[in-house]
Amino acid sequence: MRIGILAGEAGVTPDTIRYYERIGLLAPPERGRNRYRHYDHSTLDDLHFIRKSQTLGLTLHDIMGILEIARGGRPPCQHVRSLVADRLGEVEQKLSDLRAMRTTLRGILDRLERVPSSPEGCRCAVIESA
Amino acid sequence: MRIGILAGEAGVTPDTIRYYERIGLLAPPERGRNRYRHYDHSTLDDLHFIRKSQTLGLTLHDIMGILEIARGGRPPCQHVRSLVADRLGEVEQKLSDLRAMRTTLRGILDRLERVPSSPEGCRCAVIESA
DNA sequence: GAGAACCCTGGAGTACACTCCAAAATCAAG
DNA sequence: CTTGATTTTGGAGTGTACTCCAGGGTTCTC
Repeated sequence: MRIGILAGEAGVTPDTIRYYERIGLLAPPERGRNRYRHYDHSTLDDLHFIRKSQTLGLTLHDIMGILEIARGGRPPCQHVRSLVADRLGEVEQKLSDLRAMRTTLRGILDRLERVPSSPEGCRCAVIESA
Repeated sequence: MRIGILAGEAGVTPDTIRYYERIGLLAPPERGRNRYRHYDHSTLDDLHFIRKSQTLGLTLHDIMGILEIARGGRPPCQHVRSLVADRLGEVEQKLSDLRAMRTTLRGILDRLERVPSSPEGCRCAVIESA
């Protein structure tokens, strides 16, 4: 499979695949005598795995760690568990930050309705009192 | 007030203030004959305003827009209202994304407890089925 | 007057995950 | 055989908000 086909199947661009290779996320594939990259199905699996991991909020760095362990033959489950647990902690933290922010933003909108205009020469009384 | 003092009062570094000037967020201040920047209290107000706006999730670009309007003499309230409303929309979206992500991450952790190890040569059965 | 602490400038570096580019080679279709 | 699509490489650019640096000048304190 050439790079364009693989990219199409995986829903990414060839540039992305070459980028992943550059940073060591994908192993360098075999080349034909025209120096074109030639992939088999396992790289498609890798790409699907990468996409799924990304939707979970894992970074390419995290994913690289998982793939390295998996390629070393050992199941990376313990490692995955700790990454996922960390990530869950971050998500909880972000949720609570965002809830607080939502409360503040709602309060500002509310006051902007009631106090329709700040005095002249002021940045924004409502934000300043937030 | 010299830049270091202002920075101290505002809780930022001199580098940050010079950076804000460079991108046009702060107006270039007067200079002494030693070419040192010399600030008055209004810049401190600007910096406080910037900090507050940032905690609401506004970008420096957003803030620049608000400050430009305010410096033009008009109260930027209508503009602020629309920025804040947009921002609230983003926050709501992010909250729902994060809640979905939390559910998935919890599911993964749960399955990692029950299925302690993936088969050999596999990236991670639990993520792959997510 | 010596040394520390401050200030100046322009420019580069950081993190993240791509994205785009030019110039050259190769391949596929008609 | 020509046209157009695809691939190759290395390198630069994107956006956000800084942060740090060198190599100089200035000010403050003892």
